[in-house]
Amino acid sequence: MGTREQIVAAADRLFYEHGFEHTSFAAIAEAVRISRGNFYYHFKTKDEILAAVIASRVEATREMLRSWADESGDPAERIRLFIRIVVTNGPDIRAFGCPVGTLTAELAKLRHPSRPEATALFTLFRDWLGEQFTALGHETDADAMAMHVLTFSQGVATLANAFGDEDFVRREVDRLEAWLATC
Amino acid sequence: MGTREQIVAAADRLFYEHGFEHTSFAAIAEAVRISRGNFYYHFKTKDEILAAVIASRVEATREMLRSWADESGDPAERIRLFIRIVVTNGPDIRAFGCPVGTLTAELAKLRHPSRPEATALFTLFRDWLGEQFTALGHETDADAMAMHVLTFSQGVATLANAFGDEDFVRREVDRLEAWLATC
DNA sequence: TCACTCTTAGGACGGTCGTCCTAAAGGGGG
DNA sequence: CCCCCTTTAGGACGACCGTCCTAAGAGTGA
Repeated sequence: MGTREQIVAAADRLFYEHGFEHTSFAAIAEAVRISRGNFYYHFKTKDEILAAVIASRVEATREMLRSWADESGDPAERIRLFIRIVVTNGPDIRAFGCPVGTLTAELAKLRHPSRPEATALFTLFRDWLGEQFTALGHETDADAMAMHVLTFSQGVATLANAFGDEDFVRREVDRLEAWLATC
Repeated sequence: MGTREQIVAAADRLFYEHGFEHTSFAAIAEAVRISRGNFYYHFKTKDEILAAVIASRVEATREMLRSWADESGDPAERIRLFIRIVVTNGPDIRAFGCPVGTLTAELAKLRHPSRPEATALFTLFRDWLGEQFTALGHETDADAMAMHVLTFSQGVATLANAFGDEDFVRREVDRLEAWLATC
């Protein structure tokens, strides 16, 4: 893996664990074990590396959604795969929240120019979920149902992070899967 | 209003709008129109003022919950008052998210010592909602239902902040009120 | 071997941060 | 009127931030 990719990977993780603003150039450089000068060779500004991190997350998300589509032909099962992320990534979510939700919230408060790109990560999930609901025959309110599932995942992530309660996550997942079954 | 109270009020608002870390001593002092030296007379450290802001929010929340209890004797109607905060405070929530959710998320990433106190704000709502569900006759799963309502509000706040969509909020509120009616 | 480009290292810069100090202004009681 | 305690102002401090510069090392093709 090239230096640039290592920087993006380290920044991605540090932005997630400590937040964008709280993560310094020095911290990223130290994580990759390169000098700040070398860092500057690859990225001129902090905003530049944020843009690279977001682009990397977009690509990773696209890849994940594609793999879910491969994993199952049943749209309801695909939606369930999304619903269960909060269980699959339980430890990270309890420790740091949802990577998408916390980043968009932070960038909103910073009035950061890259905010729309971060929000686009939400749109990726929103559109994909909408497609699955459409495939289930809910053409007219597919988007509303997609947003409902997103609402669930963001609420669960925020409270799982606040309370660190694994059982709560399990209960809410069961509840939403029951709701999905009635659709 | 004394200087100290003005400082807490200004810091409260700035922490909400720009985040705790992004808000500097200088910014708060400027908002209150006092010198940084005067600021230091009232609060020695940034953590001290954060503690004061959280304490102030706890008191304000207690007062709000008390006023809701006065406003209606019906537990279901009281819960509805909570559910509708996302509408009542719509503009602020779309611009800055939920004050409790975004603060706890930020303090978690900063590993800040005051994190438990911020989480206690959630507990305030959680316990109050639990009491209302208990009064409705759901003793055994009152807490789970309270957490479900909190999940809703956090999810709605996060996505309202991301997409700025007022209609989405309305739809989710209607959905949860319908759920509440079936309880 | 030599020249050239890509990559790396390490320090300098101006600015802002949280913190702290000192001195003066304000204001009520003797 | 003067003393004393509270409150205010304003600047100094060391540390760290993002940014930028310069020079040396690494690798490649002629």
